[in-house]
Amino acid sequence: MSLATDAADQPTLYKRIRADIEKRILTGEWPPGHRIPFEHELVARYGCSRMTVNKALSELAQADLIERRRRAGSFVRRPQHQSAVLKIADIRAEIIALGRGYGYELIGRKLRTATAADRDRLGVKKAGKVVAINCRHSADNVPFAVEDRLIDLASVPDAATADFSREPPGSWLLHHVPWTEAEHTISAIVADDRTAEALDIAVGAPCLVIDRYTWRSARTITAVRLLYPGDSHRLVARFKGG
Amino acid sequence: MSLATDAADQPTLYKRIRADIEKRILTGEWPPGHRIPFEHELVARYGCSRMTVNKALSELAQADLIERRRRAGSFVRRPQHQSAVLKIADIRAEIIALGRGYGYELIGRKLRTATAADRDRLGVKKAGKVVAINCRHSADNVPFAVEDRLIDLASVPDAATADFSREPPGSWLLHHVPWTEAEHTISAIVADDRTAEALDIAVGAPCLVIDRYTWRSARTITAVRLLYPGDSHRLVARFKGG
DNA sequence: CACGATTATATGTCTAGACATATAAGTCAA
DNA sequence: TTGACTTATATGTCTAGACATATAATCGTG
Repeated sequence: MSLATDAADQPTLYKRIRADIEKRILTGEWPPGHRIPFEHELVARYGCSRMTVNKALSELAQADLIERRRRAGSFVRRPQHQSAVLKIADIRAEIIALGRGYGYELIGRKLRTATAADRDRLGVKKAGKVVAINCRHSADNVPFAVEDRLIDLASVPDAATADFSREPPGSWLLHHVPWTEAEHTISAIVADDRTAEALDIAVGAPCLVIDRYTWRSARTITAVRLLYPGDSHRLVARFKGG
Repeated sequence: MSLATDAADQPTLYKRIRADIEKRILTGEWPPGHRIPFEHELVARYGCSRMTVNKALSELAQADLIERRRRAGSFVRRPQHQSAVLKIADIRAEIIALGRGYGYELIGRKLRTATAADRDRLGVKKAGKVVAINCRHSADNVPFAVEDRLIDLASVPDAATADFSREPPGSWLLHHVPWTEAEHTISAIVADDRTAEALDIAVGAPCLVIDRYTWRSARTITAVRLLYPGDSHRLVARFKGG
């Protein structure tokens, strides 16, 4: 749940303190950079112990709404990063979560020494082995997305022998490479012949493109390009915040 | 900053406890649904007071890594929502953050009683007044996005008199309507004549579309459609997580 | 004035208790 | 078997302290 809650249903004091402060921040009454009252002032105002206001302030700090500086005080932070934050774990899971029938089809799989293009795409310098995978996901037997993936075997040696004819590589990786960072780039293209055929759409039809580059502690893991039919599939995102 | 930190630089005990648990979750040693040790067990294991382990567990709960249930215990949560989470605050701020010169141009503004199409788009039933705004954002004098927005005056009466010839409506709203929820839908289209001209691209060129629907406590505020040139602009998103 | 040492102070962490409260699990009766 | 009642228990919140620690501000000195 979000931090955004009505003050009415706050039985506990620290939540009320947190909500009070949050409200002032979010209405702009306390703009970014504003110093919020010291703990001892809040203790006096609310008539509680310091641990109680500390808990409220700590949560606001964890939520990045305020910044706490020793000896200086607590300050309202600038509104969250303007840029986009996107999370997409796994297409199979996404389709299943939509309540639709998941279908998967491996189109091609190649194990090769990384070409210059591969190295560039993965952002690695040394020449090593990679697996290139091409596959298609469908929902209720309608093409949902085509996937073009490169896995760096130096980071994920098991991928050389994994059976991607049954399990999609995204799901496989999710279970074999636990904690990763990723960068997504979303763009739009028009379908060329090959894409049009794979997605069963017309040549020149719009496609949504997601390029995802994944790594773990500075080690490249995989680069993947997903193509979705642009006029049918939709990436829905919901969030709370200013 | 993320919760993911090395155990080495943890001088404090609660952070070490939090990191220990987090590690087991993220490596899959404790899979989703697994019950993590009770507070009193952790108290015994780490030889500290309950408040210390409680702080560690509370932060993990706030970060949505675990779920805490009274009487039952604390459980590893399923990996975050499969679907997408996207945050885009404000195009002006986005362009400025990119270090590029921001340009804004109001193309059209109309105040009217909501048509059936308007009501449908805003998701309201009662007929009321709305403001329809059409404008263009540019970066370094190159078209960056065109915006087509509808504001519900029942929720934001001030929007009727706001001067959108200087300030983009997104920025204006951000400062006048503080705490909102939003839903984004990303898709792709090909440019029609009007869009092509506005974005200075060819007819039939791909466009990235972001439809955002914003509300606050069940009240509709605004619905906006943003069109970006699909092959030039890119929505970059970075995140941490499985 | 510039720079290093000192001090004051706000936050950071922690304790050893307390009582509240939701709820899983067990008990018992219909 | 099922439903209602009771109980045990893990978490939720809170207190009134304590000492640690980073650092803004002050003070002194060259």
